[in-house]
Amino acid sequence: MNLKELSENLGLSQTTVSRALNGYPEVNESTRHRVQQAAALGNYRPNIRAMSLATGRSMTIGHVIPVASQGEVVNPIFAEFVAGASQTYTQFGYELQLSFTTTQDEQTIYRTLAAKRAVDGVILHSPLRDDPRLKLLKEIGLPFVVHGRVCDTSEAYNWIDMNNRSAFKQATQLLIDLGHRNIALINGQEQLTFAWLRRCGFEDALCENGIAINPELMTTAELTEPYGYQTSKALLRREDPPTAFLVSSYVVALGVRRAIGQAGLTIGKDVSVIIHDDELSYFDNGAAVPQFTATRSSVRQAGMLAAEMLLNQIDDPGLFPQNTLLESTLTIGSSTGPCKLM
Amino acid sequence: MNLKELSENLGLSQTTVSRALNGYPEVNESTRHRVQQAAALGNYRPNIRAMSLATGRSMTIGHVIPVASQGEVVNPIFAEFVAGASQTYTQFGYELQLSFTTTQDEQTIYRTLAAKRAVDGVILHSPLRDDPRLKLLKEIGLPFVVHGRVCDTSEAYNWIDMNNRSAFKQATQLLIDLGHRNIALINGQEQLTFAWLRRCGFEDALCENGIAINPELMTTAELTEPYGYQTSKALLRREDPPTAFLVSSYVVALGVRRAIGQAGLTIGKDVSVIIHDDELSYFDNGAAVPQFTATRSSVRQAGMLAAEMLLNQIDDPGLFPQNTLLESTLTIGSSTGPCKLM
DNA sequence: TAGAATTTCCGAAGCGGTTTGGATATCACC
DNA sequence: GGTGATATCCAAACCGCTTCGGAAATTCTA
Repeated sequence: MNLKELSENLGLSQTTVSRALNGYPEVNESTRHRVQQAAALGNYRPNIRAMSLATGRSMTIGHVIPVASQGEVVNPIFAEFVAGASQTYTQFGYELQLSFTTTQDEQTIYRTLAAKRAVDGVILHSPLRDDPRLKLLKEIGLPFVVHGRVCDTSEAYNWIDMNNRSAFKQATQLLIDLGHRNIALINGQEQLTFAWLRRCGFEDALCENGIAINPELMTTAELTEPYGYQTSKALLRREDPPTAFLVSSYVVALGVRRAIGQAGLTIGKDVSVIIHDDELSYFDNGAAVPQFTATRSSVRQAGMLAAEMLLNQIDDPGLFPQNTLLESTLTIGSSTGPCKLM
Repeated sequence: MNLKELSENLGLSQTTVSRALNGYPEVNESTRHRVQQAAALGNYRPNIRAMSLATGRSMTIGHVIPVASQGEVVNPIFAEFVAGASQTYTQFGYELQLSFTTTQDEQTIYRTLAAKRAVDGVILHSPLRDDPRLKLLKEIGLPFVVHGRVCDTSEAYNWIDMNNRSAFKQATQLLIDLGHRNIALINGQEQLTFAWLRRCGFEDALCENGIAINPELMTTAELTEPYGYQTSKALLRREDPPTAFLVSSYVVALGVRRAIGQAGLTIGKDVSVIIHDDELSYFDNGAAVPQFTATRSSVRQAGMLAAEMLLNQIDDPGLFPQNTLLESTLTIGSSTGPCKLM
């Protein structure tokens, strides 16, 4: 059932039917009603390709997920973020197009997306401290919102981010207050802004408390369970092992927990652990007493807000770039306690 | 840069330029070359909306991810499956459209997708034992491939699945061979086919070995960490606690491991655990000696194969429905050992 | 070398919507 | 009853591409 058939059935012109369905005023209310009924009856939906060709808007948003190489780790927070964004899109009649790309293809994929008019805007994931995509997207004039931030730029752009720096500073301060001095930071890859800012927050707290920064207690890698396991296992074998771990994600912390258990130590008593919790739905750290003390921030909500921001920008291209900085909450769980060495 | 401009620049008709770029034979090789050069220079990409309007094919595949309700658990295997499928799509010039939907909306979302010509086909996720979507999709004539299977039907349809039944039978048999008799099954929701088949396999092995089926040792729920924790904690408090756990996913097993640790028991010695491992990239159970003994099957690869199957079906609608049954491999890790009670 | 066959290109008609610029009918008002 | 305003509808152009049905130019055949 297309517009032509529908209008012929009704004995009306395509113009009138289109206008009736799209809520234009220049159509009699009774005919509008008649049209709506017929459309519902015939299960008529405008062909979205034809519609977007005519209007020039594709009504879809692109999410480009970077992977180091094909077959590489897919960051679990993407799914959650995308689920949040999708909620907003459906609410406003937008579709979500997903593509995975290796970092070397990224230059072309955005150009292609723009040139073939596939999307009205994109969400930028996993920004680097000095991310070339920023300039690229500005150049090709495709609206975008960054999930996270880029450090080395003075230009204005849309972003939404969690306050990684203050979150990790706060978490570190808690550990220091508990008497810990030998604190390990199990971080993500520090060319990624979020990991870099977390490290800054970590060092901020150490400095303010006059504690020397020990690079040997700071590690960076992709956020996997085995990474957490191996790295904390190695750290616990040191002659002066850390008494506390600050861990960048729940998944990594699972590895840390495994290593601590295997070393015959108890979390929250012998060793303290604080994690950052993105509130992934299948992990739920939020029992009455959470297993992990954590800085928490819902990545799903970030997805919703990022999507809203992008749709606003698309509706009003003259809008000055917007920023949102989400504060995390520090919730005390059973994985932290006073330092035993004190 | 659109086709009209490009053809005017070249002094050729739109027809010829289009044909040159799309590899049609009725164009001189030298002009084809000239056209290709100009297209590359001007970064010309055909407007995908116009193209699909003209050809009638949208060149995009829909993935509809069911969630119990908005804000509910997003199954982590979706991301991995979709990453695999995406690889195939990009290879063949297709795009991937993602939508999340609550189960009550599903009837309408597929109809809408078909009516508005948004996608050329869909992948069906998380099939139920008696899934109404099967009939619906056949009725509206949208090509589809099921990731998993539907039980209660005699109709032919495209599916790709892991052999859940034999995997869990094999795993159970291993536990029985190790002397275990009190085996718990920590399963997914059994209206989902995969969970149902796993239970069947579990019971198959018990029956063949003359072991009574004890419903109190079988649990079903959404596959989250807290579920694994709470349910295994409760089971371990029984007067005759299970000596082995068969667990439906890595994430759930993490909860089981936590409960076992808290009970002062050691995995692989006091209690055995076998999991099903979907080979999610960020969990990597595949060290020299894996932490968990596991039935393994790459869900990413399943995604790639499902996508191929669907594209074949779209290219040749007369094709008889195809099926692929992937066998899992049982790899021994350090989480299993002989039953202590023997 | 005429006529047929083959190359190589083009004009124009879709694809299914939206939207511009009227046309007609209805109504109010003097 | 004539005039202007308003309500309601329509024909046709357009979005950017593909593709059908020739037409012109070239090469091949007898």
